Amino acid sequence: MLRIADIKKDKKRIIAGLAKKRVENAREVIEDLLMLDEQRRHTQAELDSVLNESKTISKQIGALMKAGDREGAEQAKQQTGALKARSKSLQEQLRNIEEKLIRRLYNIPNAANEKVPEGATPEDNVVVLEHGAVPQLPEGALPHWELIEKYDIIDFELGNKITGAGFPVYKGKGAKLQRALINFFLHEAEKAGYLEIQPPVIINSDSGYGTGQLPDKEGQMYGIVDSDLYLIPTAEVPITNLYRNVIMKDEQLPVMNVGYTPCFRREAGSWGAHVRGLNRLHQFDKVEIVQIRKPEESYQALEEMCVYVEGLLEKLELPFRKVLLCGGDLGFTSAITYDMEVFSAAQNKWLEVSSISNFETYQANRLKLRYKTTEGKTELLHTLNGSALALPRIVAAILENNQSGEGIRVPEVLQPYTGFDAID
RNA sequence: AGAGGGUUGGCGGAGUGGUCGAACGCGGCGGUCUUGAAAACCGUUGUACCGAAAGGUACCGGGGGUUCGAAUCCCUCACCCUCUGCCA
Repeated sequence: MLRIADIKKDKKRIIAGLAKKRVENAREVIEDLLMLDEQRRHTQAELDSVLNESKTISKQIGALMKAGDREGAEQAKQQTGALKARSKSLQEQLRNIEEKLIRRLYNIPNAANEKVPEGATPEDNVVVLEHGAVPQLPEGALPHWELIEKYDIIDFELGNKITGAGFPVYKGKGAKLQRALINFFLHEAEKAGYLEIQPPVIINSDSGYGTGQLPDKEGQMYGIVDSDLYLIPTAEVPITNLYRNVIMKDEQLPVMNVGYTPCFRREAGSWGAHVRGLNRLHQFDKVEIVQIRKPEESYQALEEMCVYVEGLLEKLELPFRKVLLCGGDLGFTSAITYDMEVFSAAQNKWLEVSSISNFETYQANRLKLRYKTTEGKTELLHTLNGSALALPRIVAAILENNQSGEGIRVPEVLQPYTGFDAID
């Protein structure tokens, strides 16, 4: 979340960043917050002085008792009654104010970075890079949901029986293709210097608050009955939270982690007729890269992460484009996000397969993730993450783009991982 | 799952109601000494909030309570260890 100190120091920029993100009445929201903080400080100061007074008397009572002056001690006790009542009520007030303050802070999104373009909807996103030729498909080319039936590699009906819509069952070469992609992505990340992490796929609410899924996206996560736990919507949550409440040493930075996990999303409200096949699922696999950087390095790191993901797509021979999200399309916690989209030829559609974001200090502030500067000051770090990559849409694009009368060609880089060169 | 024992500063470890934010040791930092280093000695060494500063307040696993006063007593939750049981 945003820091009051930063808001005070940089009010104009933050209001502009929130407005860009389409926060209504950004100025009022911020002014309100500052007023509330002012109240907090007043109450705190008053409380402190009352506590100080009563502590002083307590110490005197201690001294009197020691000296054997019981009467004096009893007398001094009389004085504390009023102070006690006063401090109780101030404490109550302070708690109320702080609760209000934190609730508001939790519900204010990150401010958009200066580089983020204005705009309200995905139509306002800016395509910054296109790569690869759109493939020419043969006559009678099929969308992936028909291909998977034809070659019997993914079964949605079976998934319906076991769980419900959006939980596909992968079979035979379909399952192997999944496993191959996961291994390929992990292997590439390792070569690029990322440390592999296998985190829990169930998180507690502290973790959810740490990275910002809570309270904002409570309805998008699957909760575990009779507990304070949730299924992860992305590996970002458990991996970034590894560093919650940590003051990093210089030699531990930068952090570069990669993790494969299944991801679980309710996708409430985003289901529709246009969402077919693998385009949107409740459970899917994803390899995620996470970086933790010093503030001055984070934008360089963001670029490097983009280049890394572009490399993966190139190796998979998929035509893609890189999109800079406009303010209105940015995620709650993100300061800036690039989406990578692959072209899915039979659907004639761009599919988002990666989202690469810099959260600046927004998550770090919630996480209390800090480092010591060379001057010995404790400062917040920047967190970043990106999908590298999300599997289902990659599978969709591979199936659609590589189809021919004889079957589906497996991209060359994947063949060592699949052990076969075609699905037929 | 049952019984018992624990959780104190970067680490180890005292402290069982009154100047305790916390002895002592280790580690870290600064200095003296040294050609340099080690050793020895001296000093310093948690985090957050308020304050221009002086200083104040909070924090001894989390939350609540008793008390003029809680690291210390009570309740509750979490986690760890040991033994018993069960299990991939």
